Amino acid sequence: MGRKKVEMKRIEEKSSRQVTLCKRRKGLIKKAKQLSILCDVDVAVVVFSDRGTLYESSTPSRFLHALLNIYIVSVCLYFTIQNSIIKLFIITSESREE
Amino acid sequence: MGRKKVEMKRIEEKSSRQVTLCKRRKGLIKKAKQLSILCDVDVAVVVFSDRGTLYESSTPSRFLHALLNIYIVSVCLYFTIQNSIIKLFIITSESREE
DNA sequence: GACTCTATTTATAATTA
DNA sequence: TTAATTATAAATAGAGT
Repeated sequence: MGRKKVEMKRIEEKSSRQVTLCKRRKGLIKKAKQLSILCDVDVAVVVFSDRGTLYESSTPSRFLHALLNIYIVSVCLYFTIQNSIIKLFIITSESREE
Repeated sequence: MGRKKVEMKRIEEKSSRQVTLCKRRKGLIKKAKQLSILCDVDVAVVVFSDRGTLYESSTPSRFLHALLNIYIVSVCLYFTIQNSIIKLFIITSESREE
């Protein structure tokens, strides 16, 4: 997928790495949403930044409920764990629409 | 990707849904691994079964460390949270090879 | 740096074994 | 069944804005 086959190793150039991170993170979350819809399962995706201070996820309420002992049905929210800012994209049977 | 464009809604036939779940879960974890390698980030993927008793993930040690207060570098392991059996595929900078 | 385009690679739905 | 094949849809690398 792309003009050239890409070698599976760290992209050394910082700006290219950032562009690829944005593109592929978006693609990964899209695929997680599709899997959730087609197969009627909850899916969580978490991507940590290279500095470990931010990550994003598409995640089900069941997962949050189990691990964090809370229950969330909104589509997107922010919170913190151990001084890291967390951005969550929620996919549940309650809030699955695009 | 496939012989026909697939409509974004729950696959009603159980066997087809199961086949698609297996294929797409594998694809999702592959993409998570690639993102982890190319962009030098930790990535977690968790797929819950439709009965909520089993899920799988590719997940970084940092994530487990933050949420579960443990540190894991092995490639695959099982454990439980709240009576659910968890199968984890670990992707970290320490254990990232196929 | 952050969008848009498109040639090309990759993932996968339907099919076949 | 369950696994492999293949035609096609989808993702995306690099280029252009």
